[in-house]
Amino acid sequence: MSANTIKAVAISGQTASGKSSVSLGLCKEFGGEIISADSMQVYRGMDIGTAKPSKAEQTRFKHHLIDILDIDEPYSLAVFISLAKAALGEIKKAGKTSFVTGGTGLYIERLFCAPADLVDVRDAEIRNWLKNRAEAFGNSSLYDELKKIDPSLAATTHPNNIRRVSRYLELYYATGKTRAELNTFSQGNAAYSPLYIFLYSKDRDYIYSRVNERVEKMFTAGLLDEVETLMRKGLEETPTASAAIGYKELFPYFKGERSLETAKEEIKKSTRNYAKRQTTFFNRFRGRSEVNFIDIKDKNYEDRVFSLVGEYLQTP
RNA sequence: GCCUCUGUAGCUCAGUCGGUAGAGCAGGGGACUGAAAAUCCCCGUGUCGUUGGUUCGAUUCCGACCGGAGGCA
Repeated sequence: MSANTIKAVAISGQTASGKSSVSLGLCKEFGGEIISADSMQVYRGMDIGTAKPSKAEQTRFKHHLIDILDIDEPYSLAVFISLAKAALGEIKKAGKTSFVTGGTGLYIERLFCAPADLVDVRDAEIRNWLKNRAEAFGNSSLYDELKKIDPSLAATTHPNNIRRVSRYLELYYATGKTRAELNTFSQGNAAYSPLYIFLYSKDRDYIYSRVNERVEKMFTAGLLDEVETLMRKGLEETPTASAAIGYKELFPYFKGERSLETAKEEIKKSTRNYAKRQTTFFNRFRGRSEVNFIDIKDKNYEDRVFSLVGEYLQTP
């Protein structure tokens, strides 16, 4: 760790594990700002369903990467990384600590080992062309193509995972390079020395009941109005925002194809499934010394987080 | 009261022309280095409502009974 290394604390974990409130507490205690690592809180107007921090909370501590896009704009890992890095630099300049908070595991994982020159590659036309071809000739036609272009990438990608296969082809046709040639991610990045905190619970029932409760609260807080308003603005047709849990399940309801009760259950279900996927994803971090898994059912787990962060920030 | 339909995995349902059964969803596990709140992969024994009968053998055929839905009165 050199002297000009940037310290940052990443707070992630299962959905509804209390990441936000812990981060707020850390900001207060250690003088920090929050960088949101969340693929949906970036959108203006998507407040209740994304469990966005309140306006008051956002005023108390500066939040970066929240409310920065309109729903029709795309968002992606590459965009997140470039914006988050800028924020990291700013916060350091202000003499404060960055708390990178959010449930989007990929963003958290990649942020601190991404190359400086990562550019957002996306081409709607190529994407569409690939989509039509997959529909006309089947998944395997695209997969066979990937095998020719980048055999080793194809070997680690399932043929049915058409989303990935076509994304890799999109990268290739848009830039003329394979992902391996574009990819300069490294295992670490000398510019950063992050501390990771993952909030979770071994007790699946416990986290599921927290999820269910939170969804109920969202409805009480006016989720229906929020979604209806956004649907009028074309939410359903948006490239990224339309995939948000808590919103997409309500589309059929507003079109009269599903009862409210069913749609609500769908939201709970999607959120539970999401929490499960997050758990699996974060497990890959186990064993790394800079990574701490904190079970939120443990007594005084918050104290544990605070002392971990305190020690980390004191170490030169 | 009579008639018809129905009772199969936690849920919704297939199916067995009689040889003890299978999908979707849920649930569990996993992958994921460029769309990730996305996408994908793997995992299915359950008194086939109960009880008699026919049969070498019944969840499957027949009867009765008990649930559920509808129709006729």
